[in-house]
Amino acid sequence: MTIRDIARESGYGVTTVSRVLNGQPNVSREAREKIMEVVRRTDFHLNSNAKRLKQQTGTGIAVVVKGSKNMLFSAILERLQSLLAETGYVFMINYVDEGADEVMEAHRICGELRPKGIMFLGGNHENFKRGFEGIGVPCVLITSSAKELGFPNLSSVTTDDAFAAECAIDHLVSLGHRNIGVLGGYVENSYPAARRYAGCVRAFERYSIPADRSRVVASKFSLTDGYAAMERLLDKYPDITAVFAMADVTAIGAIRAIRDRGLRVPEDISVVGFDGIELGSYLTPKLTTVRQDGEAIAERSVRLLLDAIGGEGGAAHEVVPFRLFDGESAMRLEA
Amino acid sequence: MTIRDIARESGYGVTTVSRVLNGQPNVSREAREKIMEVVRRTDFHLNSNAKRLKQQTGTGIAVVVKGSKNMLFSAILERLQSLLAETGYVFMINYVDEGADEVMEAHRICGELRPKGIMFLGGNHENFKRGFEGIGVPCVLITSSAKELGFPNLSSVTTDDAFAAECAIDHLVSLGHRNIGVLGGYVENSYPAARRYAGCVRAFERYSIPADRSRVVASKFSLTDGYAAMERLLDKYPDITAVFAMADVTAIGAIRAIRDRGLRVPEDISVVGFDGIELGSYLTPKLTTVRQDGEAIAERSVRLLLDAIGGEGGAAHEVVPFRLFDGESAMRLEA
DNA sequence: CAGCCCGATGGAAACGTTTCCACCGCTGAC
DNA sequence: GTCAGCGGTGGAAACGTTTCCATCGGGCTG
Repeated sequence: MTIRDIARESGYGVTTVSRVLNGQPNVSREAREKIMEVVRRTDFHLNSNAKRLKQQTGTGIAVVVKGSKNMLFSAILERLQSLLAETGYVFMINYVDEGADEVMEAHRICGELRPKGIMFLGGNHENFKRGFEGIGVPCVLITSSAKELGFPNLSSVTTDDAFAAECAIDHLVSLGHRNIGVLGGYVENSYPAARRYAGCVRAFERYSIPADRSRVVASKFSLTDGYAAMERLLDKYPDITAVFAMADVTAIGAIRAIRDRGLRVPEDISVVGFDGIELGSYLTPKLTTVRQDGEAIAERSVRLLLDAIGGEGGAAHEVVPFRLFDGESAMRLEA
Repeated sequence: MTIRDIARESGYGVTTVSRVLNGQPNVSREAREKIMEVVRRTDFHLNSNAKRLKQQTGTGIAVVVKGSKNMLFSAILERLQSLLAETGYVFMINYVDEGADEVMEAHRICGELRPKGIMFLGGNHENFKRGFEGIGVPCVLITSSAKELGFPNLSSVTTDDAFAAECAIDHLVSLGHRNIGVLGGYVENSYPAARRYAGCVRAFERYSIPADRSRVVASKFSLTDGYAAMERLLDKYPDITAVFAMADVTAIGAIRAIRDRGLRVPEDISVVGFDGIELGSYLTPKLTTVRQDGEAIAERSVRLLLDAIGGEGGAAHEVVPFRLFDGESAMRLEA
């Protein structure tokens, strides 16, 4: 079944059929109806491969995801998919391993799939810095700032990670804590981790708390790594009274570790997370956390990418709002 | 840049270039090297649209996901993606709303994207029953049994839901519980929910516990719905001492609801979940649950689909093993 | 030495669209 | 009465592959 069969069947030419199928003008009502009748009767679909070949386009958006253990990402991905589905794009997800180079992966994807655009969700900022040149399609960085990474003509969407982390520390300090551990990401690799770390340092300086680098334990954003990192922190600093974890999953892992040592949350150690996943408020105690707006992140990413694909406007960097969710996992330090 | 340019540049014909690029035999070492050199130098990639047009295939596998709140699905999806990536398939995820008809959606996807195969992860069994005819590509049902739904020539992968649920009830009864509530899925719609319900009934009968249908509260598999369902259950049956939730996320929602009423888990009410998500053992108390093997589910699904695409063997239904994980959320009933 | 097979190679058709261009009749303006 | 403009239409080229078939030496076998 091809467009030519439809043409023959309906008594029109292929051009007219093509026009009808693509909703283009300059077709008589009569032709339109006759052709549509045949199309419906035969359950005909345009061959998208032929269409794309001729139009020289892919029809998809590829998303390269690194760090999928982070539950916030699941929420963002789902929202991305539904937004893109509305616009008719095919949505292709590629998870890459922690060790892999997502930029090289993106190159490969471009060559093979010819997407119209690429989104990077998460990812290693060293890899980013090594460069995007050669990726022939528009890109949007999600959770990394393209501008600060040195790509002024790439779009990106982030939370104000530094400020948000600062607020988390503020919160703990305002509750009387001074011995605060930090479960971070890998500062050298992760843009959000680096920014959040910077925010912590700024806050600590503001309160004249010695910003002891060794109280910052690097960990991937996952349950198991949060657990392991918390154990290390407790080994080194048994005197800490509070912990800021740079991801909720890390916080959840940490809470388990704290309890497995026979300590209580928040009575012995207060915990503040980051992300604001739905799960947090189902836990006991409810997780105190900095809530990012996953919906907004997804929506703006899509808009920026579509703008870039459409050639509208230059690169833009958007910062979505956050807010501190005051749960029960952080409490006032008993004198 | 086309294959013809490469041919001219390297001094060979397009056929030979095509052969080299596709790793086919009957090419001299010399030709292969010369051509590859040009390809690398020019960073040439085959145009996948042209390739697919000619070969009359899509190159992707579409996954239609319904019920994404279920964290087990995230794990399965990720595993699916990495398995398929190894085989060179493009992986396209489509989340559909709870209310949507995933079979119609699959039809649409087929027409537009021409995938080589489709996987259904989750989904409404009434929609399935209405039929798959017309989907021109191989399908695999994940978490629903094609055989039992009346599609003997479709492949599928499930856990033995009925037996697994029976084990969950067994466990509660062995701990002395008799007043057991069930937080289920929608039995009319969900294959796993129906099977798990059947398992519960079987177990109740075995112990001569009146299988009171009203002690089964239907809920979607999500945190919020688990919470709401538990509230209803507690309203109707304040005397229950144990709950079996047909999904871990439901169980987590339920635990929150129980605690919000001032009751304790497991001292006042024991909870058994279903799925065995990683998170479960990070909770306090550790979630007692029936653990499905997400990895195995993904692996077998891929194998079955690839077999079907390759035309090897008929339809098969695979049942993956499960096991009861004895956590801390269910305890012996105090006399 | 004839006949064959085989490895290496290339020319050209085909895949199913989109789109450029040309055509045709008709209306309205000059 | 000519001519531009326009709505409606169709023919055919082009998109970049794959693959069928043909060609051409050369090394066997008998």
